[in-house]
Amino acid sequence: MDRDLAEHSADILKAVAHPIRLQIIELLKKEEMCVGDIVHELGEKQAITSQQLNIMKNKGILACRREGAKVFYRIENKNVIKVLACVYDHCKAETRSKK
Amino acid sequence: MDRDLAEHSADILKAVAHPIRLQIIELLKKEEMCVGDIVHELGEKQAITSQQLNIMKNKGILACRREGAKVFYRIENKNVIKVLACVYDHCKAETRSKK
DNA sequence: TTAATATATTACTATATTGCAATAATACTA
DNA sequence: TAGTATTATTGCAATATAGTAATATATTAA
Repeated sequence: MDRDLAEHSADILKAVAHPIRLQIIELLKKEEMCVGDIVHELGEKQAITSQQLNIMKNKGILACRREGAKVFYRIENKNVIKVLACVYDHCKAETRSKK
Repeated sequence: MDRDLAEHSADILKAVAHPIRLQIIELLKKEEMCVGDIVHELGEKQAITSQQLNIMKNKGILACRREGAKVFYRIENKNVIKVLACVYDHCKAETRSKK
């Protein structure tokens, strides 16, 4: 594997490798949501949520549109959904085997 | 998604989200390898490589066995291969669309 | 036992990330 | 325009991660 691909892939992975960010992606899988609703769903503080959204927007994972005072975020990179499905499968399998 | 799954998944993702670690996994996809050969293939320093191997071993991604003076590492968690395949697909698609 | 090879660990510095509080900016509404 | 709701940004302290050099450990061979 070439170094550039490794760097770039690591970058994408880091961009989602955070509990709050994963939960945000999970929420947005169904439909776009505004920041306030995401904050409410997660029970996290507004500033933190906004920061995590921004991180993912910068990496091209999310995109957003403003509608009046609200900003709606959506998943821009549908591929991350597949990636995360693999991760969750893995984690669930691991949990089962530990019983 | 429950918080525990998010925490655990983020942990796994963080464990692979590093260029050297990705390259190690890529090497081990084909076959198990000893540390020296991995160091040689990657052109990284011995200490760094050993550290990265250890990180992934602790997270259950890799496993190893000693054979004399050498230690052979292998992928313990075959699922990460699928996860990374998704990531690479994504990165390649992205590269193409930027052309 | 000594030397050489292979791998792991430690201590340290530098850098990055996280979470927080406060505040700024934006866009509605009265 | 003033006030309010919504979202973004900034500055900071705490923590985590990365990279390095030096050293330790384990195994084999002489």
